[in-house]
Amino acid sequence: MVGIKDVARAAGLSVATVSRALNGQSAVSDGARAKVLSAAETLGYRPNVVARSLRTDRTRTIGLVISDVLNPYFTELARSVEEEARALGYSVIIGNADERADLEGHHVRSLMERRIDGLLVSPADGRSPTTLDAVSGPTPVVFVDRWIPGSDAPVVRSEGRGAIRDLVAHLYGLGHRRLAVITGPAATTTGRERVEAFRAALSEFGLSLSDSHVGSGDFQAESGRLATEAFLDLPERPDAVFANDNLMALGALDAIRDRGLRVPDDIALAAFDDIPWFPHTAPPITAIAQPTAELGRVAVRALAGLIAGEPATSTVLPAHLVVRRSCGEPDPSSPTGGATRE
Amino acid sequence: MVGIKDVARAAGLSVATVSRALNGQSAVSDGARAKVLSAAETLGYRPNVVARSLRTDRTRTIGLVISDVLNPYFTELARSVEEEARALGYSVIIGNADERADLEGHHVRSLMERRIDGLLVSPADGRSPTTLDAVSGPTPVVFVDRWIPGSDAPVVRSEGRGAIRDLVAHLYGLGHRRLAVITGPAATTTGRERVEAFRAALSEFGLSLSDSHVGSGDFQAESGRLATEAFLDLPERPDAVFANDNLMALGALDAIRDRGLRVPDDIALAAFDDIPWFPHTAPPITAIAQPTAELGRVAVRALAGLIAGEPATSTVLPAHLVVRRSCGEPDPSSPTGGATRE
DNA sequence: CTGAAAGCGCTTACAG
DNA sequence: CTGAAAGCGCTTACAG
Repeated sequence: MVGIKDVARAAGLSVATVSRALNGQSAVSDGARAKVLSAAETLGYRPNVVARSLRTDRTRTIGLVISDVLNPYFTELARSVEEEARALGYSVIIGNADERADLEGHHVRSLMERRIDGLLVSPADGRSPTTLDAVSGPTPVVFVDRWIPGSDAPVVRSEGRGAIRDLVAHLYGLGHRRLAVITGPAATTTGRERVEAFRAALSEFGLSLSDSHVGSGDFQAESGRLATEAFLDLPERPDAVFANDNLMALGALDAIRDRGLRVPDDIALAAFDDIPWFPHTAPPITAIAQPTAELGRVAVRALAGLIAGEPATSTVLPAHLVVRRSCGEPDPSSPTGGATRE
Repeated sequence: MVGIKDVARAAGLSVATVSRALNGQSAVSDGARAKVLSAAETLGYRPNVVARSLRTDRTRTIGLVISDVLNPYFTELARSVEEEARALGYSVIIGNADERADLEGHHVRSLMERRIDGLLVSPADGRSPTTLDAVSGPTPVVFVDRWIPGSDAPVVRSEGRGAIRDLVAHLYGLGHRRLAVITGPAATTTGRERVEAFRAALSEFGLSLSDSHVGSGDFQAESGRLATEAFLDLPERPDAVFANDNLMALGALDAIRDRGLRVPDDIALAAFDDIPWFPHTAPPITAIAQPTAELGRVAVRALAGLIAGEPATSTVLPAHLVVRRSCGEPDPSSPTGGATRE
């Protein structure tokens, strides 16, 4: 591999001058700069960033630990994070926790050993000791989407309460009274909040949530399937189920189809998180959409600020209800009325 | 940050012994080892891998440059790559090219500067000079899914020819004669191969592919929508369209719905790449499935082998047709007959 | 088994 | 504006 010494030799200058010319910070004569640039070019010199990082104690890299890459929500988040980070001169390394606390710990630890400049994390488990250690350590940390209550890192997230209330009003207006929910893990903030907001909205409408109508999932598809099967086995099956993320809605769809049942005729379905496929499922799924890409951008900016020594800023962005046809909504039946089949 | 010197001081030993005890390679007395381990534990020592990498000239990291993170196919590939790499003691850094040659170049370059031990790449553009440079350089490279003909890195990919022939036979059997295709970029191997295989299969059945029935896409959703709109504007619209990836099928679905048309009644649709949502779209989509996770695992093993100095091995795994209902297949109509709506 | 020392490839005060 | 030198935190021959 060609190193800075080779460039210095070729340019007939010292490595110090080569370094300065290449980094463009300090003053270098035009002649020297030209010689360095051309030598670097012809030799195909690529700086060794590991050496640079060791020396400067900065890696210009941020870590992003997400709970599940297979979840389109996180995938979109990751994309916008990388985009914004790149614009700000940072690289991002993604760790996929796969909703497992141990894997989350593995990735956070590994990123810390890499001496990332800052960490963006959406904790798979609010009690992960490694993540807690990271938060209390010297490396700046910002929570995205999910966070750990009590820790003092800023959090950038979306507030679903209003949209969940809108959803309950919507279901109520459609005549549904026996509502059920498939939750995420109680160890996550989003897991807890979405049920709580649902329960609160229900009581506003004089409805209550019986224990048998609360299926506990883990934000992954299989758990949505299992919870839905349990609902369908109930003597009085629910009118409508609210899956607290898109993957569990997929699992619910699997379970309902396997029973030969139909949405919304036999059971209504709504989901938290909107994804590009929801307009095309049978039927199109009513969902709560988060401003996902914006969340990613804001989180990166907050982290970059922290790295630069600015004060921490938390942000809460609103989510909103997107009404489609999976809750028994009237058929638009317009001449160009979409992919409806009845 | 606590460094190896701090541990050495606390343990009353030299940094050399601490290093040896921690890495468990060379012989260290049990007493010394115990002292080191406990000192490291109480101090919360985490090795600085950037220093280690600079010294050992190995990062135990591989790069993975994929063409589009928003594509569930690549997302699944990335997941299996990370899993297998982790099992082998490697970390992986993902770069998302977003189907752009310039971004692909950016990520490949950035990964090289990070001195990754090896690179897995699915080129967004077969002519990217940076990627070509990487292949001819000293860092081991393995192509996954897409590759660059003529370069001598091993390739791990799936062979769709047989499945595409099966698909054409299937469409033919269903009575479709005017077949159309939405291709990926001609600059990618998969982009070219899938049309070519389709065209070859067509001629086997005495059919031909008119130019107006070839929509050129870029593997992203919007291009699928545009190509489909053009098909629908044709005086004689095609009976069936074969979208060469799942995202372009999504775009096709958007276009068809916006016209108030229905699949498969008005036009049949099939896709390359199968994803978990396809069983649930309206109607469920007939698709060609790749052994995606297996591809990822095999690619990582090939790369790890290369890094270890073993000879290069290429692998081709078969894809297969998954028949559902989007091509006008007869309704199963069984009592448990799925989410059918008619 | 253990330690002193060199060195990985850079950047950056410090002199000049 | 330029260069010689120190040093970032590790690992690893080399002696002992």
